[in-house]
Amino acid sequence: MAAAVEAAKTKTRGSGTQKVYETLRREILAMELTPGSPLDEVRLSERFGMSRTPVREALLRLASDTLVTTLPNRNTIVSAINFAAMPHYFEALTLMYRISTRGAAARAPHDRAMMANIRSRQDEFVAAVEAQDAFAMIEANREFHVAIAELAGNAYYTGFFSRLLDEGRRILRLYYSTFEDQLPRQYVNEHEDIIAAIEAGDVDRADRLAVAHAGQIVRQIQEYLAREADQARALPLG
Amino acid sequence: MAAAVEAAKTKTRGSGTQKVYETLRREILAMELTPGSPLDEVRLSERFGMSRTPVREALLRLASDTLVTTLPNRNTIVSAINFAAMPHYFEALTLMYRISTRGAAARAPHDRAMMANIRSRQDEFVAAVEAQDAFAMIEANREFHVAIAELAGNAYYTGFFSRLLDEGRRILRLYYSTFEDQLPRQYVNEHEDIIAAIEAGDVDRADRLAVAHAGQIVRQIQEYLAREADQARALPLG
DNA sequence: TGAACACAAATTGTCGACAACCTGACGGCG
DNA sequence: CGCCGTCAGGTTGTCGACAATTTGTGTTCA
Repeated sequence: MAAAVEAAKTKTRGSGTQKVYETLRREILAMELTPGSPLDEVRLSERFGMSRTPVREALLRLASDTLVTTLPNRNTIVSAINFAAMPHYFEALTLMYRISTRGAAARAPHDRAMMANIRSRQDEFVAAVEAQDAFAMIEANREFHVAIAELAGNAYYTGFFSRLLDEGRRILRLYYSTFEDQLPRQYVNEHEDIIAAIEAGDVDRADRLAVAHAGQIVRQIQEYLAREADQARALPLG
Repeated sequence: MAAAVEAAKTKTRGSGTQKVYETLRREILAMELTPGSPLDEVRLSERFGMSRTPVREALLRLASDTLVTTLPNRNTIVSAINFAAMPHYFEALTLMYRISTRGAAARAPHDRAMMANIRSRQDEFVAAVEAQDAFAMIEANREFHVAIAELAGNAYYTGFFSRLLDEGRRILRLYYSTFEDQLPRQYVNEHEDIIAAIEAGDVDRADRLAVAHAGQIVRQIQEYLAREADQARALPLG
């Protein structure tokens, strides 16, 4: 493992923390850093070619995102995925799908400008699906739904929804890594339907589509988890 | 203003950041530090009798709570209260009142233990009301509703709700500081009704009470804001 | 008089070093 | 053989100092 210095020459003043934060965040969400992995401050500072201070600040920000867990006076580790809380997660996610989609449909007639943003996010999503790039697809999916929430216009909802979608990215990463075929084309169509409902300002239809979309995702992931559990039970021990 | 060293002799290792964080957080929420006040790292470090490092970490945590805003390469200030976003705030708050109260009513029959927690929070709320202690009352109100959310059992909702209630504490502080009489006895009764509905496991009634309770608070604060605006308009200029 | 430039003061971002604390291994004792 | 205390290694929490950047002031010139 080549622990080389990754830092570029461009070291503008406030960007040390930012760089570490964004890099680690991406690696955690992409599951390159598996849950439980220790994050050593001095090793990270060596890797990024900077002092421990900006590394520490980045870890603090990640901790407030609940992406890492700091054991006091010990090391900090990548947070575990809480499978027990999964039903609660899906419940909250479904609610925010509904809230944001409803809100967007209600505001769409008064704010056509942001529709373009949603459209381009959807285009990115389609491109990622066709490229079979799981990470890009998950990211584009997040941006798509955040764009809808932003059209809805309630910053409190948008912030909460963003956090939820980020937390879910690790689960989705597990899920999508199992089959690399063209399955999620279904989601593309559902996204298109949602866009149409929002554009038409049809709140009720947008709501129904959001429920269906969330239910679809939840069901697929739960089936995936059930398969995993079956495999674990069938594991020959010794 | 005696900027004396407040730190006690007890300096257990990890408690420097914690102390600064909790103290500043309390002072911000109590509006002792008014929005826009500059928070100078070296002045804070002198006040708390410690280095700039733990102060910095406390400010970072406060920033992730959106209680302070850091201007890059400049100082950090106490975040402004976003009056423009107030309707959105009330909308989110109402939703979380409903979600948590419904969830608590649904789970109450299966988990009687946590009802005692809610009860004692309500007792603290009553005590604060009778003592006419606005700060204690606001804090007890927050704990009361968080306890309900904890009974509901969805940690994602509880976290979001807690953040909302904290953000609202500053507005409530403004609101309650205008009349120091026995007004909020009404809220005591509404809390009692909510407890009864939860205890009875009556989800629909709990929901209706939550809507009414939220509507009550929202209306009172909006009336207060309207009065403020009138005063501002009636201000003789020069 | 007013505007642009340069400089000084103050504040933050970063660094390297030290001290406190936890973990695990080793050895002594029952 | 097992348990407990001691000690060494390593990691974090804190410190003081330096460098980069911004802000405000003063000076000069048109």
